[in-house]
Amino acid sequence: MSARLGTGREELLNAAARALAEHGYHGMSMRELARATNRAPATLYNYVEHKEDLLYLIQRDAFDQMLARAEEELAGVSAPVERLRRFVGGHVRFFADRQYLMRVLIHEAATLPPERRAEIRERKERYFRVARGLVSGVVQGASPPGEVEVERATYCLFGMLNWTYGWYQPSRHGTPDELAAAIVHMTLSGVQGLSEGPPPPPARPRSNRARVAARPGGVR
Amino acid sequence: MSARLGTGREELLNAAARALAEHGYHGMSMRELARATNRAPATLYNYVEHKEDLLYLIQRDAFDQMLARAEEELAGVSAPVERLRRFVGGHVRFFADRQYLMRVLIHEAATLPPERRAEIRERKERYFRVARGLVSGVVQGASPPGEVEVERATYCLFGMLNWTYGWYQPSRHGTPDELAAAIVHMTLSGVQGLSEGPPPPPARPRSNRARVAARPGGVR
DNA sequence: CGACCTCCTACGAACGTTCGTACGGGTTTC
DNA sequence: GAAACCCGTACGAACGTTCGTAGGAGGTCG
Repeated sequence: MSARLGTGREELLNAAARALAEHGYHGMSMRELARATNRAPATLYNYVEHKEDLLYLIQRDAFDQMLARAEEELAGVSAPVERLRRFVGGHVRFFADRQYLMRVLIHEAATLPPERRAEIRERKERYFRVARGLVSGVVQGASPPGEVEVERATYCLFGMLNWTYGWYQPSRHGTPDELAAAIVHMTLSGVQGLSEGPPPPPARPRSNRARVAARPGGVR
Repeated sequence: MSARLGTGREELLNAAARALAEHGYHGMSMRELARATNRAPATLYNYVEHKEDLLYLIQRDAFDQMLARAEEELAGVSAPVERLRRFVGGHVRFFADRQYLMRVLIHEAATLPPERRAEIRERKERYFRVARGLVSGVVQGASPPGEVEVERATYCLFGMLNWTYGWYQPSRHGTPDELAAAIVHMTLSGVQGLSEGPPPPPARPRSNRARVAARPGGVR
């Protein structure tokens, strides 16, 4: 028999997340999940009471981790742009090797019954508010910036961030840090000056010449 | 009995799209769809051979319509920024009252068996290439812009566009045209000058001075 | 005019399969 | 010896789908 990864419940949740990402909640059967974890179907019920619990726990844990991460990333940082950079970086790195998890969060956001869904949504909104605060601190123009504009811009940011689960491959599109930098750049300045490349370090303003030479870019 | 909407198959596909959006492919049963369309389960098989056909036809028709629309929008327009504007406007307007359809396209992109999936993907890639061409025409900086950067920026654009299915409500976030303008603005210039509001008319090119003055240059 | 044929749409009943899960009891680990 | 883990078996419900049949609209032909 093949070895188990992780221990007990943790391993189960992990395997479940992958199966959920692949087939969706209703497309994943407990039998199949049992096979994938080398157990009999009945055994799964030693870890959870219902199939639904799997989805619930996966989603809850994910948002809790995201919130904790964001807090860490932002601790002690006060410069608005740098705060945005940290947040985006943390988010991208977190999901870079967890695209399956992002997929579950998105595709199964409406699967849980109302009460549990609300519990998840509350966490999600907390996360959203953090991001909105950061975007608000970085918007430029007439002041104060309109609420609607900030809201839209924040959703745009999340669109860029979360859509990555469907396309991003480090081997083709750069490291997670590069991706994060590109999204930050896009958020701040759009496609202007894009091909000068996103700055990897917190960035002292450097010579543009050198960077262009060092980049993989141009026409391959 | 409640009146039927549309005729025969067309009505069925429409109802199916809504049901698919709500429950997902595996979560939607033929029995439920039959109830929703005031028919007996067996009757559905006068319109399609298999449940799968519903999803296939819905996705195929959707992309065909999107491609046709894009072609129309771009016909005879040559200014790069205006072309982007048209494309985005067309996309946003198309999905503004079809959010359920966007959801189906996204959530069930991997549901069909390989052959049919490939058929859909081919159309999707055609659509993507159109967008990439537009983005490429609008990127600023060292020339030529790197392939990877353009690719990433295009995905970012689609992220902003498609993510809307989960949050956009005209009553809260402005008309579809306003949303489209906001996304174009975001794509071109990021959050700079955002709260001046998106320009409702095609927009006189404003004095560059004014824009530069509004830029975040100083903000680290 | 009626007789006949062809489509399209509709239905109830049933088929074989798979679903989530309950139960009772076994084995391993500290 | 408790706690953690595992299993074979069973069950009712729901699944996608098939079958045989029926009503009615439209066309053609005598």
